[in-house]
Amino acid sequence: MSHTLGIRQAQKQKTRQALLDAALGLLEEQSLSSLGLREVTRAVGVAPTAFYRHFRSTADLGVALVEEALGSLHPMIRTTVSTTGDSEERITRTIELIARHVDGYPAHVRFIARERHGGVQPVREAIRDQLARFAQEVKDELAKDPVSAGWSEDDLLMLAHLYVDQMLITASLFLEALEGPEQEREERTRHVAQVATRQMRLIGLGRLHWLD
Amino acid sequence: MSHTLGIRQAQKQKTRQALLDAALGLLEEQSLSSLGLREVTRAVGVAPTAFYRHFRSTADLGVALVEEALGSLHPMIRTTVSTTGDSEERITRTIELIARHVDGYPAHVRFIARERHGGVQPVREAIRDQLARFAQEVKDELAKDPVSAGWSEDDLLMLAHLYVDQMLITASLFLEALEGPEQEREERTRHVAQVATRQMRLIGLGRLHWLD
DNA sequence: AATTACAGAGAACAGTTGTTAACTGCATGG
DNA sequence: CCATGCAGTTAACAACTGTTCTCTGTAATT
Repeated sequence: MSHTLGIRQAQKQKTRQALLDAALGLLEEQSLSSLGLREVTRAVGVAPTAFYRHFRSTADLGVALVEEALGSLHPMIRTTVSTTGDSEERITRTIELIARHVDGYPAHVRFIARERHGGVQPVREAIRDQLARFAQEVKDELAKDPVSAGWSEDDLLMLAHLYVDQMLITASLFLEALEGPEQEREERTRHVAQVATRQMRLIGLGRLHWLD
Repeated sequence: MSHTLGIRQAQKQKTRQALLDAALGLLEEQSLSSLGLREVTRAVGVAPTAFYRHFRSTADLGVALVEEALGSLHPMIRTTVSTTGDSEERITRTIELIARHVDGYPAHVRFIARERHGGVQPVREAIRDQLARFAQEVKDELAKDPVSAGWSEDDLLMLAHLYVDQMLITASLFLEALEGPEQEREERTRHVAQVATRQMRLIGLGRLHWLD
């Protein structure tokens, strides 16, 4: 499947990844629209002009970051929302997955939450497209559930979007809890999980009675 | 109630407002963290140093913008979520109010959506505080509704947050529709309204069956 | 073994930035 | 009416920005 890269290409990808990592780090305290190309290269320890060998601009780098942050998430979503187990079990599993993901990739989560409505159009569009894909996938999983019998395609999609937005909000709240003072962290995390669980439960109830 | 300002104070407030307006305009195409103070003063036609007579920094200006964008919105929220009319009527009224508000103050809405998770901490906090106030107020209105009989305070607040977040997402979607090409605008607006209405309806259904 | 392709370095450019200091003019309060 | 306060100006600063052109070393190709 994968072709072994030459020394040349391998080194190039290494610097490219270093640029992405450095940018992600710098973006913890600012938005993409204020991220300077020199700032990034300085953090990596490479000449400013080297940047152009990998990206046309910081906006271009931002789009690559969207791919890195969301591109590999699709299978995870699919399997999590999948229809095994009862609804309460599915909710617990989903919330836990979100918490774990935020824990593992806080900078990626922050980046997406920040730039979803951020000041750089191409990045906003890239995020919007990925989220729309997520919604589609969630819709497909929902459709398999017997509870969805009799639902129109439109209604399935509107519910899927509700779920996706809810998951993003929850992720952002987990992140805030994570960034706060250490001693409050555990309690705040528990609180976020509890609230999010009940919100999902309420949405699930609405779903059950949709066709009344 | 209001004291007539002297010529001096009046002129000062005028330039201050001009700075806020100019900033809001410039923020349509970038984030606050990349907004330069010189950029703002240049747009107003005033010396860069004049900026310091009104704000300590652009972050400070951002906090003032939060106040301007959300501060005056509380009475509106209260009356809209108030318990007159049946639930379907209330939903229609709310969605229409959001659409009208986005139409009247698109730049404010964009600013809030953008900076809620933006790169400037004090601004994020100011927005978070205002939204928490909104949630409290929505909770108070929900508590008056007979449907809320038997609900715990915590559950009322979690529902209120769900509503507030939903309203913000809807506002942001209306804004996107508004920014798109003129010919698609009407249809996209209608579509956003339709989806948002059904999501609110579904949440309302979940609310009705919460105590089952 | 000779040639090419190309990732990265280096230097220089014109513009921009936030912040400081010392100033000017005028509305205000005594 | 005069002295003070203060919104806004002017000038200058060191530091920073994105982008260009030229160059170098070396991996890859022939």
